[in-house]
Amino acid sequence: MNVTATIATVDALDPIVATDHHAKLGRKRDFTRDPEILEAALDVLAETGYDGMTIDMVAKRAKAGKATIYRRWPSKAELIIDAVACMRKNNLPAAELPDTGTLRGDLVALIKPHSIEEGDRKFQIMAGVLAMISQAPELAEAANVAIIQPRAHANVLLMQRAIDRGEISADCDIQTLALVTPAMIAHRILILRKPINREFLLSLVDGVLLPAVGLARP
Amino acid sequence: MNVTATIATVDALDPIVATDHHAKLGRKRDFTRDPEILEAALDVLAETGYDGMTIDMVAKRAKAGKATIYRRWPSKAELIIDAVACMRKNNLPAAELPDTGTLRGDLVALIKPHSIEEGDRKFQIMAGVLAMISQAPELAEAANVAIIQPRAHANVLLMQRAIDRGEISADCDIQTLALVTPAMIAHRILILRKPINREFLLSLVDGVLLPAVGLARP
DNA sequence: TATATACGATACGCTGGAGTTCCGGATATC
DNA sequence: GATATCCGGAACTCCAGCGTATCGTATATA
Repeated sequence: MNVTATIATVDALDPIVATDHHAKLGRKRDFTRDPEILEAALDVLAETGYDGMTIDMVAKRAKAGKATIYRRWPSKAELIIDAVACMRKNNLPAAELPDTGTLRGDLVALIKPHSIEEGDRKFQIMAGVLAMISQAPELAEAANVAIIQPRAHANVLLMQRAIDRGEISADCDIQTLALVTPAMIAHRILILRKPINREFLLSLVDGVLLPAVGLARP
Repeated sequence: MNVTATIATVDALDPIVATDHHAKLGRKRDFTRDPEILEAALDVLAETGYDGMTIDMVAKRAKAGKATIYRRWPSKAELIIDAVACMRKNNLPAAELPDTGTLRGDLVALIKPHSIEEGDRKFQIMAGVLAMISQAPELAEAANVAIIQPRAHANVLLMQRAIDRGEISADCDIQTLALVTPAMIAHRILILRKPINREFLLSLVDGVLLPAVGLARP
């Protein structure tokens, strides 16, 4: 493993991530390569896991030289931390949530083929990241913010709207309930190694979430 | 990583785990060392994760020589697979479940300080194991059987009893609900990196499980 | 066209850990 | 007590992968 370098805080990585840590920067610099390299790193991470992943794989996938990568990130560990931290920027704005008029309609509307396979890749990345979380705890925070939080937050918003319109009781524990879906998905992918499909997600909605808020159970 | 050796199936490891794979076994052999080595392997795995774990650490912890370990297991990977597969034998018999007369009483009775810290170690082991799951899928099965299944099975039994005595409806999705607790615990330990405490487990019982089966929510 | 810089590609040194081998000592059988 | 075998300990080999250094090339400035 070897995580010796000082690791920047997650928030500090926000605006522009890769900075030439070798300091004496010349004049020009191809900033368009950064996202491509980070995306390649996430691909390799999702496919092979952290310890199976090598910098050469990332370089080859990004059609970049290994030196180019090390010119921007001081170590393999920081490259991955950066890559995970940057994922959250690709999340769709929370304003564009479905609004069907019923909680069940909203929750089911979240189940789209696109979001299923996208979510699958995200949790594969999560699996790769878990290996080094014990040595870089802030990576857990980054992964949580990038992968779990968006889903949980969407659930909170949908349930809060259901409360506001009087569809469900106001004393539901929506903070805990919002985590059920991500946690069950993570468990199914990481441990059970079963794929996520529409049937599974529907069983969560109709077998857990809706009953728990007092809907669809007489 | 390097998982090249052929990996035995989980079930084949059941009765006596470590067999001298170097075949030509002499006459005597200290079989009492096997469990100690496996236990040491689990300890190191829980503390440092898979890639941080070295065979020397395991040998030192078990006060054994590295050669002794390699005399019994052909590789680091198989040692870990064996160690995880053997965990399930330490599970208490399912017959000794609490029986308080109510579902809530039974579920709360499962929350004991002992089972909390024991569970904590188990999920730390799970975290260490996740790193190599992608390369040894049967390890996922072993970990699932040893760590998740016992908890899920206990929940199924308690809920089935509640159905039988007419406390809750028979059309509850108890198979899915039984997985909520282990999944949420795994998520909290592996990703959130927060400790498990009584308050958290109570919020699962009172905020998710009981409402979902139609109890304690008017 | 001349200069400067970053790029991709490649070769290299170095390190840590897997797995092997060897040895002295302990233990049990006869 | 002699023999045989396993044990703990340690030194050893081997290799994959990190990180560095070098080189030819592409591109942009002047």
